[in-house]
Amino acid sequence: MTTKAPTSSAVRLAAETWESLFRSQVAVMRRLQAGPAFKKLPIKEYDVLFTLSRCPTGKLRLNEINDHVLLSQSSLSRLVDRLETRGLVERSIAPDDGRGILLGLTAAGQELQKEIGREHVRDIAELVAPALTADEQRELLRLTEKLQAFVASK
Amino acid sequence: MTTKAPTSSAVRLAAETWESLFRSQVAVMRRLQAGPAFKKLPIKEYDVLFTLSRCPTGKLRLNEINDHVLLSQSSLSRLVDRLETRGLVERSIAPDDGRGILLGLTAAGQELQKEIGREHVRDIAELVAPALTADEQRELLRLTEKLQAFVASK
DNA sequence: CCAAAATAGATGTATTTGCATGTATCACCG
DNA sequence: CGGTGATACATGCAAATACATCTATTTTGG
Repeated sequence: MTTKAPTSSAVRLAAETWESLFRSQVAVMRRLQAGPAFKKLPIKEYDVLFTLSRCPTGKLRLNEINDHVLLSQSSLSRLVDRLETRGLVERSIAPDDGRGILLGLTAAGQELQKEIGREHVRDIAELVAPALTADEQRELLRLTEKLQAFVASK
Repeated sequence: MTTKAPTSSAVRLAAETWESLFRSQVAVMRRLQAGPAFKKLPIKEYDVLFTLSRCPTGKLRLNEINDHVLLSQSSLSRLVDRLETRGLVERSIAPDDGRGILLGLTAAGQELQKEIGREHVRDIAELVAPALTADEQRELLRLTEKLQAFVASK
């Protein structure tokens, strides 16, 4: 099979689209991380608590968490050290794989996640809801999910 | 005037939308920065060269650049130090404001930006173009631009 | 079953980042 | 004007991050 060469206009469109997605993320993230909630805990550390809180089993492998954040493996390992030192998460050995580490929230971790989460969600809503109609938000959600799914499958 | 209280479903939609936008950015960025082009220059440093290359006058104030990247003022100052040491950019004093610094690309900086840029754009196209139709990309572009414009105006 | 390769995570170490602060210039107001 | 506060950028220093490497476990191929 031959792979069709992309036209230069198609390449340009993709580049512009990514550029805009990236810049909008920068703009929103800048505002969000300036919120007072993240004086208590840096947003990257909160994100790990959040990810754990969303997980049905309550526990995740470090390498699974690593897929969700833009950090190197060693940086995540140390970030988790900090969370563990503060008593917000607990490491345990994965039952089915002796190399793996399962991470779970402690009661204090759940508490802090919810506390920060409430404020964070408010901030998000203040920033995103007035910018786009509900239909536009649903479409943006759909498109970013589709993009993410494609990238993950590649 | 009374500000309408957002419904909880509206808050939830905004939060989910942002979450998806953010994760898609993480997924794409992870791939892009793993590209071989960014062995030569970290992607954050490339981004500054790119921003300068797009600018009509060829020069930008540091604080303008700072609005486009997710870095503190001091981190950008040091990033520019590194670029300057490598001979890729030049600092000059802003003519209309003695406090300000104008940053411009050197010939070597332009060269390297183009070189990395060609490969980078190819990588973007490979990741984004097959994921979404042209119409979907245009819509994603429109929505992220709208979001960014709102956030910037706030 | 065993040896070799692969994978998960931790750790030493150099680099990058951010916070607090410093210096210089500018803008405003009496 | 003159002085007070604001703005733009740089810098000292502590913290976070990445790269290379290490250990331990699992997987694979003979």
